[in-house]
Amino acid sequence: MKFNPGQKRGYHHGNLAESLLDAVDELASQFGLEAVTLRGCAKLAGVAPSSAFRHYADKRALITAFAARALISLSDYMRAAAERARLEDVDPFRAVGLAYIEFALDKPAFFRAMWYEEGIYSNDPVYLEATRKLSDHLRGGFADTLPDDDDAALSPQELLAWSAVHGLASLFIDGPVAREREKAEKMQMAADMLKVMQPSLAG
Amino acid sequence: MKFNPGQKRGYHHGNLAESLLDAVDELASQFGLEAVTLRGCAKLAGVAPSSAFRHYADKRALITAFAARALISLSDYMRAAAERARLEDVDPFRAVGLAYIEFALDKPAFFRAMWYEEGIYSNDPVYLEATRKLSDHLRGGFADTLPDDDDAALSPQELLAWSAVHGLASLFIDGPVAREREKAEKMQMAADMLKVMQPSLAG
DNA sequence: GACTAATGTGAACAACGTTCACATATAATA
DNA sequence: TATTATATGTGAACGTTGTTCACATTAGTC
Repeated sequence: MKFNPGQKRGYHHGNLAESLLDAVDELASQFGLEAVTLRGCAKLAGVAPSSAFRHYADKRALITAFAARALISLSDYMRAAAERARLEDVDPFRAVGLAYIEFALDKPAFFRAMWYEEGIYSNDPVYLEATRKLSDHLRGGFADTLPDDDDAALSPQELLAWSAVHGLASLFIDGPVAREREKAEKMQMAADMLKVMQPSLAG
Repeated sequence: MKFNPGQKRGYHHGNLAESLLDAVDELASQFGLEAVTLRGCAKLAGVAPSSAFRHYADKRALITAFAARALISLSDYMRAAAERARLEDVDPFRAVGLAYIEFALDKPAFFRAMWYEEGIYSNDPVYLEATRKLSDHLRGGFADTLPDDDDAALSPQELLAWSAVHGLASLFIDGPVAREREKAEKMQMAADMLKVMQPSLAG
């Protein structure tokens, strides 16, 4: 019941914007992103459909906010993996790459929402900021403070790393690769791919 | 006017199944995949909305057929690129990889439909066969006759190659990478990435 | 030319996103 | 506190969508 946190039973909900995001989370996780409906979210939050428009311009804006939230969630997941790797003194790049892929396998609806170009406002500043944060985490620094010349061109090596990891995640959840395999096998395939990629990242 | 090829003005259309696919093509190219509507396709084909259901079980089946068509189109495009490369005696892998990415840039709606897991019947035999064909073309053989043990596991090198190319294509059209860049610049980035990947594919 | 199967139609239905005049609660001001 | 302004939630409506179904029209077959 995180859809009405304060148990506000009165006329006003108190935290509807957040609760609607929680509802998107719930419906997308259970039934897929395509099954997310404004009316369904409103019902989950215990509110009339029209209420949603007080907080989001339209459905697309709601999905955009959800996508931004998902991006930040992935960033956090990757940062945690990187820290763990540094403590255990293992390759942090490998850890971050595997985290990226594991996130997609565990929360496919989140991953799809992040890159749902046709269904979100991909120029929304909050969404854009979230993609920048994610991109920074991928560039090997894993720090929150990086040069602010935003579109700092990615090196070919960085581009290869991101593309390979992103591509494998996509092929796993939306493509024909390893369809019937267990998650553990997929993660093994990912690890093998990362190992093979190593020579290309050295230069 | 390829939506009513034989100019059949009578009660029966004559080639509605194909014409509906042409209509999806047209609408998706012009307005995006999300804007494709059964009613819109029917109107383009000059037919009542309900007529579509004589040829496709539902909208999802229509989109699935379109996705299969797009897959075959990409396969053909890649095969042509490979043949051209062999004639000119340049690296065929590079040519195929670039073709994959160029196709995505030129026909993003087609590319999205191919991997639109939530919006198609990804177990449809026709669709599956099209993915198998595409996968074969990527495995370096570029031949139509390969061992038929379908799910022949991809080697880590093959997986890396497909993932990198697929990932970059996805990041270009649905991600925050090189958003404002011209197509030529993107293709240059792709070429650089492929070159950097070379050492990993040698083994 | 009669019968059957295939194909197209029109009217209906429920669900969806969205709007808008209105109701109610909270905050600010006096 | 009483009044007012603002923020937030409601209910009924609208147009559009996917889908169904009884019916109309055509094509193919003996």
